Amino acid sequence: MNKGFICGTVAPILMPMNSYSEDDAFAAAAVPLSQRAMPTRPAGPYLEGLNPAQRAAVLALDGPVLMLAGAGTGKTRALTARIAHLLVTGTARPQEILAVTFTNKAAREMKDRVGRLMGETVEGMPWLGTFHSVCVKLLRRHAELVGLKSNFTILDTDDQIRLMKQLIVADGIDEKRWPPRMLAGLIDAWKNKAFTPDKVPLADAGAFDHKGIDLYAAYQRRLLDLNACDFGDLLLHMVTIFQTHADVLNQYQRRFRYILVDEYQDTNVAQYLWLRLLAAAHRNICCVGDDDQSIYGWRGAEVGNILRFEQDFPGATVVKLEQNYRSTEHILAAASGVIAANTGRLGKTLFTDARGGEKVRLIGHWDGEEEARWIGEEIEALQRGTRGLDRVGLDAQAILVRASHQMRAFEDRFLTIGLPYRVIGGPRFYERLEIRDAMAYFRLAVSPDDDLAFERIVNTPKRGLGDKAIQTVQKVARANGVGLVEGARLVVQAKLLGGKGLRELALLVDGIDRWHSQVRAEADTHQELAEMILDESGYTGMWQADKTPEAPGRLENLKELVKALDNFENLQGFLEHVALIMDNETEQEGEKVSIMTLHAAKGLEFPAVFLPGWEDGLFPSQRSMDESGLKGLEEERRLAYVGITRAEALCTISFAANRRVYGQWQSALPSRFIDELPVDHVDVLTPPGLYGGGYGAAGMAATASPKLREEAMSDLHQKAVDADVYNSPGWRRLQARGAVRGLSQPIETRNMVIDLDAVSAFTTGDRVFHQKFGYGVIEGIEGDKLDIAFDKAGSKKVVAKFIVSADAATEVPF
DNA sequence: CCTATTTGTGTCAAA
DNA sequence: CACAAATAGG
Repeated sequence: MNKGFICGTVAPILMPMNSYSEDDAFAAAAVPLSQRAMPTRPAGPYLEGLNPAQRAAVLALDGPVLMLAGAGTGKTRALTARIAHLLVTGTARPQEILAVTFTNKAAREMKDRVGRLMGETVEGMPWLGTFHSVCVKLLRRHAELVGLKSNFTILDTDDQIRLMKQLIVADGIDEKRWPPRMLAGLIDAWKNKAFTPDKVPLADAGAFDHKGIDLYAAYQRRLLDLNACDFGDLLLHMVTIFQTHADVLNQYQRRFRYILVDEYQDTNVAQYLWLRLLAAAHRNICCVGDDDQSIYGWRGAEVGNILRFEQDFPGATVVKLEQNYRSTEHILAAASGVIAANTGRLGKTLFTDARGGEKVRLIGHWDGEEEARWIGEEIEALQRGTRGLDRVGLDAQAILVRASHQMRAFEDRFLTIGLPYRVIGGPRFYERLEIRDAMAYFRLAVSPDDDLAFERIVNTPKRGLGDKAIQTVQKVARANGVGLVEGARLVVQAKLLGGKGLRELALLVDGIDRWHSQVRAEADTHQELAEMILDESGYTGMWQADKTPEAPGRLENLKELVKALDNFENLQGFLEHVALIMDNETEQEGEKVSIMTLHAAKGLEFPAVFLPGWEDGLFPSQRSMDESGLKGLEEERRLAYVGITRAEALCTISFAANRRVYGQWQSALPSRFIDELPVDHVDVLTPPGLYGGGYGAAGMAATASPKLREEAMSDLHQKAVDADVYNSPGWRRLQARGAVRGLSQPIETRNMVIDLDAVSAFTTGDRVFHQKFGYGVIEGIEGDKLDIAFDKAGSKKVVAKFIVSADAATEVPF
């Protein structure tokens, strides 16, 4: 265990930020470099095994450095070695290094790896963290400079939208024409560009009939009233402070003598300005990134930042890491072939010493369900080692999709065949309904004047307090100039509400008082306190009474939340930092296939990768192209590049001719990116005649009605003719190389593992429960599969081991 | 005035 | 298809 590092021990879900002071170290920060200990130790073991490019990136300590690190080229290794080098040579002390990442995961990994390189002798690095966590820390110290108190709360997207909606309603604006979500998004975009309300350019301000700009100003005023800020503010406030308070800026320019930035291609304008201001004096800034992996344009990232680096920092050292240690030559060639179609690249060519390996496989399917079925079988085959390859475990396999709704087809299929899977990057833990509700209760216990929290839970669980009751409370609160809880207290005293509502409201106010005084008294441990709050408020009871399939999971999450409190000193500490934690939950045990979006996959790697859904309109996404034209298309192409380069040994790309979207069948053409794959590195497995004419052999049986099929087919064919697909290089390639290689063998020939014990527990007519489909009744038994008519999900065949009897399901945790 | 049902609409990626 | 808002019923 590397005790010296703050997050050295593995954090379950939530990790407290270091709260100790590093001010004592502050005086030392001002000592000029020349008076410091110069390199005293020879290069440490951290330099061993680095290739020349990596070594160059590590050794160039002073002045601006741009490390262009292609996928799988040992970027993190070089970055951590650089930190080690700064520390070991005595060039900088831990508290003098500012190292920023985008995700907590990346920050934690860097901390771990620096700790390992350094042995356990170095203190934690207080300024290694995400942009957001570093900014929170800075902003708490200087909050008063932007009109906040240092204990401000951080609103997430949900709070933001709720607040925006209130403002819209208050302004009497038509909610339909300007949905709160849209306006919140607009404000977000402005903040990403570092526009405070007074700095929004005229052209932008014209949007939404000038309502946007007015609402932005009103929104900011309201945030100050609430002593709160949103994610965008964390950075923007710091930029404002640095721009208007030279003394503060100067202080941190001297403190952060060396700056390191991970994933620089993902920075937005605000982050860019923030970094530039901090680096302006000493210019010791090292930015690591890959312009070919810039995939966050839609949330404000500017590829321009990395493309412009040499102009921004004249005389910069540029190091390219191009040797890839991850993938086979075929995979690299396929990725390079695709990305080559982009313009304005800084230009890197990945190479590898590894020779041989499987070509990238390409296969087309009739529809999305067949695609899911095929991939499921393929995963099982790889797991058994029957593909002429070594056995590939489930943990070593991943499915990467463009959009999260594509995941459902795979989940459905895998549940039916009993293939264990995990979804990575689904709704983040803290974004879940039950977690947010619980957090709102905690927020009220800590500070009863948190109006947003009160509004959230006032009628959750149902207390018979509807719109009318809440309006009354709001009116009273506003008239008396107090918060909503105080307003509610006055309403209770004056008996302004009817019987049931009044009783419940009184109970709630009492509860909040009691919890608040207990938080202050610190009589119980905060975990006991948290459990008590959830209990007394009736919140856990609400989910225990709930019979929907999600309820047990939600209770499990609440349990997890209370457990997470363990890592914090008190509730306050917990609340302060939880908003910034975006990592997903604890790793579940057992081998599982991973399913995730391409965005979530960045930075990860798997021996076998499946890339389904390569169809024009889906990938590249139509919306991206409509909104951002060529720029959008190029970002989609980078996404394709990211996807392919996740694979180490086997990469399988697939597309479906038909897909059900919003309950309607739609047909599509293979993605234009498929045309960009270099022929020599691809094996085409698509059966001939998939398009226009003879139907592909496998998987036809289970598709929709023949009528729909015909319709979809002729439509598809017409579309193909219109688009001149039959003359495109991609199409000819499919035709020419379309020999079936026996991969789609019938399902029946597969040896089935029949778990008779699991089946024998049930008989027809039993009422049962399934984790995803909920409650249902058994209609028939076939081998180890049960025919179940689900209350909500309809009739399905499901493997018996995923079924429990309905009685057993009522045993809820907590 | 609250709650359950129906109707209508949007429709990706995420810290 | 899935969610949120409008509407009818209690």
